[in-house]
Amino acid sequence: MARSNDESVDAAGRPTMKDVAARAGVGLSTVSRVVAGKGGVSRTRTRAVERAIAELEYSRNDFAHTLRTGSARTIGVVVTRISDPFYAEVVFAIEQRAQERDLLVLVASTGDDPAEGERVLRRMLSRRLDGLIVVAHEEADVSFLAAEKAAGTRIVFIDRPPHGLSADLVIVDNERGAADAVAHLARAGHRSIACLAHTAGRFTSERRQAGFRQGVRDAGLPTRPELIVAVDDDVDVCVEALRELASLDDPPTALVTTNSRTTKAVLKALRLLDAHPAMVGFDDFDLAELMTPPVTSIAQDPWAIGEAAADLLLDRIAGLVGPDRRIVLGTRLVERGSGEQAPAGGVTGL
Amino acid sequence: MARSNDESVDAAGRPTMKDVAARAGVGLSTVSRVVAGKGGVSRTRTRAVERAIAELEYSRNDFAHTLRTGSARTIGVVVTRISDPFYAEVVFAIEQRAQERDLLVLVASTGDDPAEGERVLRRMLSRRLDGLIVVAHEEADVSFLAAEKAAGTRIVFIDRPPHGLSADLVIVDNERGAADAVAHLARAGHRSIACLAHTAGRFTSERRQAGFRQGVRDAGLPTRPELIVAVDDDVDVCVEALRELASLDDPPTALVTTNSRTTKAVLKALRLLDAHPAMVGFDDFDLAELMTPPVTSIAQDPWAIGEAAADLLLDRIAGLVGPDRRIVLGTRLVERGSGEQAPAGGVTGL
DNA sequence: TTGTAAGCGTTATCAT
DNA sequence: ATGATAACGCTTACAA
Repeated sequence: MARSNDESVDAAGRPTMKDVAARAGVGLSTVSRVVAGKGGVSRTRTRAVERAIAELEYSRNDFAHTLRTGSARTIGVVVTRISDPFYAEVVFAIEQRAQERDLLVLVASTGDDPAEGERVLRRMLSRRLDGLIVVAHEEADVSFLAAEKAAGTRIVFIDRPPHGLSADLVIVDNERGAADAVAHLARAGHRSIACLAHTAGRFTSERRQAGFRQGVRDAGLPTRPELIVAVDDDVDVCVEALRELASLDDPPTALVTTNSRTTKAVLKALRLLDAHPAMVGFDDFDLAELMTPPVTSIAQDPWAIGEAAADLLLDRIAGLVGPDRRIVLGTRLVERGSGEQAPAGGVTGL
Repeated sequence: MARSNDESVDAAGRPTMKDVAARAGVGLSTVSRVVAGKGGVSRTRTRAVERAIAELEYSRNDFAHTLRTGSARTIGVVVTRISDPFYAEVVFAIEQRAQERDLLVLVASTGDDPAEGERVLRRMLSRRLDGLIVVAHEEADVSFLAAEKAAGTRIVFIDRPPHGLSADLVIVDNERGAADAVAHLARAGHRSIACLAHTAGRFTSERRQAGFRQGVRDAGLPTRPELIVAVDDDVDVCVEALRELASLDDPPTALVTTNSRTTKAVLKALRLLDAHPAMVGFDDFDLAELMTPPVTSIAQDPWAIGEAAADLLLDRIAGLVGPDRRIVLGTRLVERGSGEQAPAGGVTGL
């Protein structure tokens, strides 16, 4: 396998402003002015420079530009997993917004390890980005970002508030959404409703559980702690949890799940158990309408979240000052069938 | 809304190596050596520098570093839509691979407009990235990248070959995959099989159609052009197409779809028509197993694609020379039920 | 082992 | 309107 360390392949190197200046027979600063489009250059010379640029296929070296101006024209986005459809959509929204302003987006996934998260964040920071949009691990203390914030890096958090730092934040109304789910099921006649809560993100999970409890109270139903159970997105775990729920006195006839990964796992578990309780899932997902029955859900709008975060960040970059902001977006109940089923047997259908 | 252009907020500025050197009472290059971890610095001074770095919360300015060394330690990824689950997974794989080598990833979506695609690409190029992984529009002529390639930017294309440029490429065996789908349905007894082909990506669509035709021949079935119909991911269009297929003499009893977006649209259309033909979809998707019946598919592995592209790019960056490579990944038949149904009525079930 | 100084390609400040 | 020239923060000979 032929390898080479010799630079000859790009020995010619890319043309610089100096090359363009030489070719156009003008001074360096004239080229700079033309490239920056700042005007103040005669038509003749402008044309000469433009020709030289075209002939040499010159394009500005952004690093030198950034080093000089201090603005990287880049924002960073840190999420747990870019392949999660929810975050993929958030990133897409951010990226589109950024491109409108001629900014580029650096993305990084941290996985579930807070330590790795900090490493990723630091790596981004040394890039001197104009701003950062971050989904922080809740176990992670991000107080080390305070210095960066003070030094001028604008940071917006999404999905959950950071620990050890006060900053701009965009989240959804988790309590309200979960309470809506319960209310909806109660309206369909359910009196015994269980909550299957995810474990991956503590903040959202707890808020949604709180909303669930509030919803139960609002519906005038008894508070029954045994009806709230933590599951992760493992199908077997869900099967087990469902079995236990079914074995209760007055077993639930309806379920609320707290995020789409959990919803999907529960759906698979229900199929295994051949059970068909009513259910409402927090966080909508692709193909929910093709489930049997179609899944009713509390939709968050990832695009709107990304957009709000990007707008806030862009405003900050543009110079908006003022206290930290907390933007809370609403959720929307999408009725499709699974939440409108009347109470039947128990949760396992047995 | 208070805005300010005054720089005082970050007037203090970030500490530079000079600041660290001053604080540690050493020379500039000593700091540089410590930061680079190159050794050749006495333990005492190393410690002094490290202390100063900690106290000042210094972090290296990557732009200056890049300007000097020429390596951005960044690769760019250009896809049509980062929110497409397939590309999101590809990007995730690339990003993970990159992070292992301490590289960061710049992503950009081009949307469906080739002109925008070129603008995005140029924006990336001026960043002097170490390399680029690109899903190019097929309508787009990317010959302008040739100069960049010559200048040293390594470029790997994925999913489809570029027009107007020869370069490294990672694709899947589209023909074989589609042929496998047909073979599988033929084994289940189907003699009349239709192909619903996507229109969004010409290359993949045509290759998969070719594979479909080959599969039909291999199965000893008659070639019937009317059984191949182009649809996009609009449900109404799919409904119409299915109706037409149903009205044929000897209507199809099984379907092959050429990508997951089409598969999903067809699934929705079939639900509307209450039809249940056998089907195999090219490109697996989340929740395929929860469809009714579970959808059999020809799985491509987006992670493997991203990994292969990243590895190839990284090898090139590391100095691998040699002719352009074309990596063709296999596909895998995932049997779930929809492809194993025996022939029943026509495609609409009527 | 350590420091000095010369650039990397740009932009900005000055004279001209 | 134009062109020298000095930074920007870093790496890397080259000296010491």
